[in-house]
Amino acid sequence: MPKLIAIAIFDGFQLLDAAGPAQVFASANALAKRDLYDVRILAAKAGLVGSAGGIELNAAALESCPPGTAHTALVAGGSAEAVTAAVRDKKLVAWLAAHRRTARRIGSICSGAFLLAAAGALKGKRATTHWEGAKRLAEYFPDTRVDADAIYLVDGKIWTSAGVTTGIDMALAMVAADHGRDLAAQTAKQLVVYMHRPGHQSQFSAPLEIQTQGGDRFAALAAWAETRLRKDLSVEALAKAAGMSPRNFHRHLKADLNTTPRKWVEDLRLSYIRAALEETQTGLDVLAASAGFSGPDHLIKTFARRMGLTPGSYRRLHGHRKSTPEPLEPRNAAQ
DNA sequence: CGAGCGAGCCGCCACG
DNA sequence: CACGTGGCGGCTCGCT
Repeated sequence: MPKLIAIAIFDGFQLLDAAGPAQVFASANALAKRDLYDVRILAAKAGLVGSAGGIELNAAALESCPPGTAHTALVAGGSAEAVTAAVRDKKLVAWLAAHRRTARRIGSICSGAFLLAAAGALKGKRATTHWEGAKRLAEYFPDTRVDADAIYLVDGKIWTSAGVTTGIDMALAMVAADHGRDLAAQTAKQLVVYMHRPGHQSQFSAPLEIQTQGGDRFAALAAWAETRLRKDLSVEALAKAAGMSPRNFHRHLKADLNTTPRKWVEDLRLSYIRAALEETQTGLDVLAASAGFSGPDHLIKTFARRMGLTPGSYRRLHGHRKSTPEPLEPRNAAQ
């Protein structure tokens, strides 16, 4: 029986607040190969709801998900004006208040915290929100302990997250709580893979199968290359090691793995870096040197170009740090 | 941030 | 003639 995840939106909501967590749960389903979650987008009125960026989502009515049905109820954030308007929406606030009692978890992304507060869910609780609104949240709701530094916070069944992308992190923590860290980690990896894949047409043509299927042919070479990441891995060197001409090496790599020598090596280097960022606290200068980057700046630039975030941010989001006994343990953005 | 430059990429063709 | 291979050269990309 899949857990029902209800995500409430309203006019002018932040698209990624809803789409990010929704994608996390969908990816978890795909990876687990069964329906762990049933994700629904809801609004006061059924139909198209415009986001702050203009893109519309097709929402079902809140009534289609009455109290008692949702395992987890989430509410997105939006611009100050949009949230202010949403706070006045009795139906939405009442829906949140009702689910606060019946759902196993209730949470907000970004400025959605104001809606949870309006529904009385944050009374006496610790909570976080987007840094721009943290001060106001604390003023409007003095009985809420606002922690502006947290990426996301869990207090009992109340989950709050800070910025847009931290909704993803929070959703991953929910997956971890429900189905273990492994699935959450796989899901995170999966999403990062999507993120770092550039917008070329190749991503539409089942690249994953091609990668795994043709992988054997270059697996030995990859293993060899991984032992000498800091050394010369030019096309010429690789071709020589593979016993092919540079031109032909390029051709076969392209045919089998749908990549180019340069990119392939970059992938090897970056996956080493990623693992090191997840597992260790090693400094970037050391990592850069051991993975064949000319220096930390080179590493940072390359990493950011391919992954869409800096090594530091990546470490903060995916690092397995010492004190994470519970997946619910909040992690601080600072430090 | 921008210019200069070298490595990489890949269409094309020649060869076996 | 089909097919795999290797090399040339112009263009692009990303590092410095």
